Amino acid sequence: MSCESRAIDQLRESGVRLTPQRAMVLEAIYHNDGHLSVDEVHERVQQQSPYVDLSTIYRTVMFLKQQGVIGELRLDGQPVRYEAVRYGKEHHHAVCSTCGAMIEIDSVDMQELSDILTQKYGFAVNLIHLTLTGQCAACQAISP
Amino acid sequence: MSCESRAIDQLRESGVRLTPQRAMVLEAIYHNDGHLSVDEVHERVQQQSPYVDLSTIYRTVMFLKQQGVIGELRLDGQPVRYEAVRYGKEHHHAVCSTCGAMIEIDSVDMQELSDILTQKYGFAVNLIHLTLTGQCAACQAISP
DNA sequence: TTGGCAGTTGCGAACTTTTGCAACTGCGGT
DNA sequence: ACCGCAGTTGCAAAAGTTCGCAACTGCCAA
Repeated sequence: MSCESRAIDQLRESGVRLTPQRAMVLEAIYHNDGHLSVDEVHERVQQQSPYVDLSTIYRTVMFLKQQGVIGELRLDGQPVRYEAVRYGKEHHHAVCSTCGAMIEIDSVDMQELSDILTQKYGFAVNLIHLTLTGQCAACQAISP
Repeated sequence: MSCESRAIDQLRESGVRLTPQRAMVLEAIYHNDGHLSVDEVHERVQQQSPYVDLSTIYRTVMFLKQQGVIGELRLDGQPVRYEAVRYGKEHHHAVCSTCGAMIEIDSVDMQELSDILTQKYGFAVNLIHLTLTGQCAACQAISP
């Protein structure tokens, strides 16, 4: 079984269509530890199937993001990147605006926030993936 | 005194250059209660000064966002919008993915999250503006 | 008050992302 | 196993965003 099979099951259960293009995009992102840009996903998919169009990749990553099986990373001055949302390893990102370091924030640390929003606003937040900016410990020490 | 004067003071204190273009973009966004797209900002600025280029608007909103005096709203299927970050009225947004309703979340509700990140990761989050998605109370009642 | 220059601007061109549309296809119902 | 069609795809063209560069200008220092 491949590492994206849980995501595929999740899509099937949602009753959405599972096309080869979607499976290939999912595979490209899940079989990669880092974060892939749209172009990089396109390259990888084309190695398997050369006629998949870039616009399909755009539509597909948007779709997979909305389905909650991939997360989007949007950092100033960098192309948008996508990464797998792996069951049991859900996390968010904190990026240092000084040195660019990226810290992974465990999902459980967001639980408090989620509770507050439910209690105070009745809002059920969808905390699939979030990117925060700020300053890491090292950079605070240098220039507080 | 105009309502963006505090933001202007903040920029001056940061030691960045305060050009007429920047002042006009700031004015357009601060003299508006809603959220303006880049094009709308451009239109308003051009009414004052017709030769300001769209690319300048793009560069300026990015700059003002990084300075923390305006916030960015990025909703799927809509153009990116910008709004004033008013002193004492800082807030974040929660958007319902079902009905599109937008709730303003008070900044103090994020304090807990900020504390956790500082304690656990030593990371000083910059909570200028955040957009969360999820489901509002009404839509949860209809389709839980 | 003025001079110098690092940072900003307008313009054009490149690049990225979205969209309209006709052809195609996954998948539920028969 | 096959059918029908809502949803998806590839393509091409449009729209949105960024970039390179020469000219310009806030703002600091003298």
